[in-house]
Amino acid sequence: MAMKIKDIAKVAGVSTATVSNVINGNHNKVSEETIKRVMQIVEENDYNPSATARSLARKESKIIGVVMPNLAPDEPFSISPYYTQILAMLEKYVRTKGYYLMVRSVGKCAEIVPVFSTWNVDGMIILGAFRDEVPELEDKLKKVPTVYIDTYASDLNIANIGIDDYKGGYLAARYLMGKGHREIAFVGPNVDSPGVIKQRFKGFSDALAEKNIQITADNIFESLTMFEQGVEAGRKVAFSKKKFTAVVSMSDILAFGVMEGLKLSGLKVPDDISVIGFDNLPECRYSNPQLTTVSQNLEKKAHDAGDALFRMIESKEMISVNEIVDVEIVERQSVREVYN
Amino acid sequence: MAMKIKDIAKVAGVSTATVSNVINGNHNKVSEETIKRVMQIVEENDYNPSATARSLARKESKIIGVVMPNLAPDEPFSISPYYTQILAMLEKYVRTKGYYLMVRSVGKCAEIVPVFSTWNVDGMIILGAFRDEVPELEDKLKKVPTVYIDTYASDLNIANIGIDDYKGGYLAARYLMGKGHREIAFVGPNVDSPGVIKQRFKGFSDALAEKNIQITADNIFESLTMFEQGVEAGRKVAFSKKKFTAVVSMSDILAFGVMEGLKLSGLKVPDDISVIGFDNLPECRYSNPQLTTVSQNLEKKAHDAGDALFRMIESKEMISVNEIVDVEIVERQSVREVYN
DNA sequence: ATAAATAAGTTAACCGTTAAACCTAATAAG
DNA sequence: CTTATTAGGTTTAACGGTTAACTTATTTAT
Repeated sequence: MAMKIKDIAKVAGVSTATVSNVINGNHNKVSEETIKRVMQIVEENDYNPSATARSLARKESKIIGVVMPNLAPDEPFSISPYYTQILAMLEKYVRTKGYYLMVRSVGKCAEIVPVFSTWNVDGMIILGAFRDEVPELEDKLKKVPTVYIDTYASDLNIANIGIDDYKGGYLAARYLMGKGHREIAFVGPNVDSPGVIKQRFKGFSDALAEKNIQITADNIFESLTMFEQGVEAGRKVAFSKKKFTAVVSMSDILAFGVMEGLKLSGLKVPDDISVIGFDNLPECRYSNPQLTTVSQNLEKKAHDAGDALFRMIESKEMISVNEIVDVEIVERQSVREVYN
Repeated sequence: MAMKIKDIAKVAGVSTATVSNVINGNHNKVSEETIKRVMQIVEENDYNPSATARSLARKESKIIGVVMPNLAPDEPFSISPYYTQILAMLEKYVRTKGYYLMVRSVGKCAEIVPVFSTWNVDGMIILGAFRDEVPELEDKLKKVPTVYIDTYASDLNIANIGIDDYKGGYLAARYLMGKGHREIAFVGPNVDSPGVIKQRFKGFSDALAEKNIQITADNIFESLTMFEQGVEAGRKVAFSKKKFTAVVSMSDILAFGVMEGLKLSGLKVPDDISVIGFDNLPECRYSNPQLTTVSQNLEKKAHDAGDALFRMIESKEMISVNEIVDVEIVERQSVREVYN
């Protein structure tokens, strides 16, 4: 059985309070002598204070709760690399601060947030929540520093790190038009429900409208954002009545699927049709053709989210930020110029 | 401030013990009447018992600690998709059991294991530990159910879920030889240090030896397992004195890099040179050519690890398993037949 | 020489639950 | 009719720390 603070105190011939003071660095309360002695006993016995007990007494935990969306609840690979990538970066960030990550992926956040609270988490990061669930969440998590990533809710006075989704859609369209494309398909989740996709679509269609290109329902291929669904969407694009010269896809993984679907339908990318993705995952460099995409700068998002969160934790007050990380086109090989 | 058990007890006019009994389902100790009343008050006040206090009292936590190797400590994307993939699957597994995951990636496991212990984790999963660190670990984690994934230590009486690495290397070589290849490069971490790579290399070279093909130092390209290092290795393979017709790579991500490096050196895959990977990540389907690889069946590994872990947790006894998940070649497009 | 301040502790309450031991009235058994 | 048993609780001591308040001996200031 592992040693407890009482045991250390007994061996050292001091009270538990003294031991507590030395291991917590309240060294003004205790003599050099005693510090040395206690420390040595701690080392010798490989004593680690119970994080649970400490957390109970201090009402803090050095743990950060992360809730991730579970994109397709029953699939084995249902968590997008986009989110696992961010998770890895967040883990790195909190690690440098001496914190731990508690992770849960789930359909609805509202169930999990209260559980994190019961663990006295010092902060929470919520990935990809919908705007509409935010009010309920805010109600439940009262007083726990929280930062959202990718929640489109600028009106809500929360701390959110997102991108300029409108600009992302806009840039993609401009880029493609700059390469001479005019018949462009849009592949992604429903463009009407409020959220990031709606914004992106708005930017996309506004850019086209500026050049007098009208978007109709035929241009839109509604699809979830994983590979298989992309394959399906790619096929539909290939066999559509409209002859598209380019497609913009709402995630890179989806774009990989689209490229595969196009290929299976006999079209070569980018020779016959161009594809642009969204996210700029490391995977973009593995694909062939390498995927041209709208970059989200994941690293900056994760880092800024960490910064915002710890600013709140350290200052002990809720701050509301609405940070917009810049987006840009990363040119690779999946888009070619077209001449009319 | 959130309600505590005392508050609920006061409102219900019962003792905290009774409240505790109803929320924990010890219903034989309390009347139907009281159960109803307490439950209602619990609901009305949205009461959630403190996980921290409960954990302290019960000496258990419903949390599973996961330690992941940090492949290249200072790189932003330093955690391989191989591990994040497994992490996502493990999260799913434990979620169905009502457990939470606490995650830490770190260079050396020995520091993190004791910390998990102080959280009263009910179990731990350790990914990719080296055999040599196991004894120290076992010493530190005394009594916490633990399962290792990918630790080659069949002699050590621990619970490990791995694959038949020897067979993996053997199969890769056989497969390539079956396609007519005789000059095969091996790209991966050091083949001498004890561990999975050594085993794979043994299988690889044994298979070749069976056909009287000798492996020399020229065939081996030592490399870490991420993309960038693969690019470098691919270049070296391309410009080596020996003319290789195929390369086996110790991870898929590495193989993507190798393909890129070969391409940058003017070689086409698979026309000029074939490449076979190891892992069978979802990404293999995104690459072009799609990567032929040795499949690890990640899903089964994660699932079996979960099974083993919860078998230990539920039976409250340490069991030692040394499970070998089967490997197989998954044929895609990165290897072609060659005629001598 | 005396009061005030400081150094180096100790004591004990508290953090929020659990669970073993104890209690009491009502029912069942003999 | 007396004794066991049971149903339905309550009391209280853990669980393993932290920390505010208190103590005591020694310096420092006046």
